[in-house]
Amino acid sequence: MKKESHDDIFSDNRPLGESPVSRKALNEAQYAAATHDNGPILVIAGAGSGKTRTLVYRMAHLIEQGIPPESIMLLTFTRRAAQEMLYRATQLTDQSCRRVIGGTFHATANMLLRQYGEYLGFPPGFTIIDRGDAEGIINLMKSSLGLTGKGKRFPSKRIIMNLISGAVNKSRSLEDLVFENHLHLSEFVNDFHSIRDHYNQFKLDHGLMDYDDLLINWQRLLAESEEAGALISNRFQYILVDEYQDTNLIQAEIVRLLARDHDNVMVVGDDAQSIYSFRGADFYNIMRFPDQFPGTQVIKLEQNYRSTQPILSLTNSIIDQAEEKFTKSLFTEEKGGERPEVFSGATEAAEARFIVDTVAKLVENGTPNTEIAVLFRSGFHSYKLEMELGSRGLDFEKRGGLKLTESAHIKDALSFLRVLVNPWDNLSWNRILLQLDKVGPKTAQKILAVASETDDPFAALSAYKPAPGWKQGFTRLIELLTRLQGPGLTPGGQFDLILEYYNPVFEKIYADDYPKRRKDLDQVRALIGGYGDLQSFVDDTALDPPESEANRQESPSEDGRLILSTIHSAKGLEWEIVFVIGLAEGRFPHQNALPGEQYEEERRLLYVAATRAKKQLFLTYPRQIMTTDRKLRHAVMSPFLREINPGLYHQKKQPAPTGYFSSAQSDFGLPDPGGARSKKTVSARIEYSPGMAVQHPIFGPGTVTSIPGPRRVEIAFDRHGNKILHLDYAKLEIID
DNA sequence: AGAACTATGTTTTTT
DNA sequence: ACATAGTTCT
Repeated sequence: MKKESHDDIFSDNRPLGESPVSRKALNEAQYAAATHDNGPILVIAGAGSGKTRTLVYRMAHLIEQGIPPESIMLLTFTRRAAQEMLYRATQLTDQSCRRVIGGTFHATANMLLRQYGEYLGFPPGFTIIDRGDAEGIINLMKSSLGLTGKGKRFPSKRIIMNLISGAVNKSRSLEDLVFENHLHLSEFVNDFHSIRDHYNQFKLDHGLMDYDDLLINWQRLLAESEEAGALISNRFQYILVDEYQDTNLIQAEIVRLLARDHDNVMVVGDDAQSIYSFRGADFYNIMRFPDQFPGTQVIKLEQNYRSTQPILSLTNSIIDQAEEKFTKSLFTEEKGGERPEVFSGATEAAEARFIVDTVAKLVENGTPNTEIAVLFRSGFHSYKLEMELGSRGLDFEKRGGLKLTESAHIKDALSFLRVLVNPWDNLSWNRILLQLDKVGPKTAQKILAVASETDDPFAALSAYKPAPGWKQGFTRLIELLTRLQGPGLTPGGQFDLILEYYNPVFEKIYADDYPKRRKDLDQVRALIGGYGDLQSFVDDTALDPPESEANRQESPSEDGRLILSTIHSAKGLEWEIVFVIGLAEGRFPHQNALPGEQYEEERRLLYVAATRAKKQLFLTYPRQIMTTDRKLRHAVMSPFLREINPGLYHQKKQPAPTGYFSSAQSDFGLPDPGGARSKKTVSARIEYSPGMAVQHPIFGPGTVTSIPGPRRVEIAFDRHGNKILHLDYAKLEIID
């Protein structure tokens, strides 16, 4: 795949394999949306209701009406989704669809800022930083701001990042967020203000732009520059947006500004599938859309074409429990199908074995590998399963989890390319200098303080006088940089020079495991070979980092591979057979999810996972999970499953084997003389009865209403409604 | 003083 | 797999 310019976002050259989709595939409501004349259209569509198909048909319809493809902007959630949609559109019309402009919001922002950025007065030589880089900046600042030290407890980088982007995306003050979600962090508010100010200054000084900046500057371009705003909104006469529930306030504002003169916007979304609020998405954007665009035609798609009735009954039952009442309910005309199956294994290994056995059986009976997917909440939940698949020689593809560019050795190698594009990128310079023996953080800072002040950092670096201890390595580095700037080099050629320099350094730094890491470098080499210009490659790796293939099997089978995926990465996809694993309390919902908004989002996440299934759905959980301190702990069914009427599924339970794992001991794994355990034992002995007043650390005060089972109590909480709690885990206090 | 080494901790989800 | 804190080496 050649990527010569930024306009070429959709360069997907797959041959047309499948037969064209029949136009009769649309129902009346879909057809109305796809062929609606002009003006704003909001399509509220349920899972599996063909919302993407409707959007594709609208695109094809517009082109057929003589609208030039270049004047259509298609905004999607992932680059992959955009490519998929354009591919489908070419089957309906012709190749001209490929001239449609767009992709993800961020990639499109990048493209427009490179073209029109001068209207805002900034030079085109910026580089895009990802989450890892942003954390790197905070690391650098933490020591310079004196925020580290003995006994200084500081919120994790992740929380700082969330606060920085959350404050931006939600257009709400930092204080609001801190006090609502992170009560214990209020003491850090001043430190945090200082970090945020320095963070923004650092980015400005070094030509760096983070994901939020891309959106903010796009919005500024449209709102603050009369000239650029008019040019852009004139250029794009039709705006199509998929997955609108995952947009944040700035993105909604961008859509509004893009269509300021024509209102030709169609957005498609499902409020019940909103799973990205943690990064600022706000599904109320859907509800606000008709106010933003007066005269909006609202179309609901409530018929599901994907799943069988038993699956739909169960998924409807999951979302029915949500506190928020959603705008539609789904039905299907598909009859028959099997009830979903709930399986619990005694251990994680047993859960993994069940999945591998079932997959093997399904494949034997003719289901292709590619029609089976295993979904989970967090990347590491599939480790046991990956081991089991590996030991049986079964090939799989893992999506989500670690990205190729997240490992240190790849960042090292890419740093050289990044400074070529943006010589003021001190973050990358820092990485490069730290690789030198005898050069640590202090020395690197000293060098950079001199170099980054000048107009030509390369020249300043060449002129720098190295200390004898690291002179040799430094001279080698300067040599490399000089050669890299030589004329006529392709990105691939430049990368080869870098590898030649980096290899000895690499083998020294990663002496224990460099052969394993070398595969990643080869993968990057293969990717970069397809690029004609370096800026595009650097942008792409920041905007859409490729997945690492290092843990892939040696011989990929011909007939495609089984998919393992986080639920977030499975968005918008579908398979005949879907397994959702790890549905144990403490794993799903995520154990840090607070009651309220976050808990509800976890529920929608399970809804998204379960609605990916077309024919058969398996929900599994282990009755024993590994805690962070590597101890085994007893686990029970996820509360989301517990709420479902058991008549809606089959239940299979693997009996606990006698001996090692049997009896109460397995509940706690290895004996632990710590205080926490003995407290639990005490609380388990307390007799609860209806009417007792209790206090829970998170849910607050409540009253026991019933005892639904052994070691279970149902409690009506004053602020959080009815909950069933397990006495082994709930830290309940009795109030007299 | 600054680099290098060692022990220990933590790890949601992602454009 | 990495970051951090504390320790030892130069």
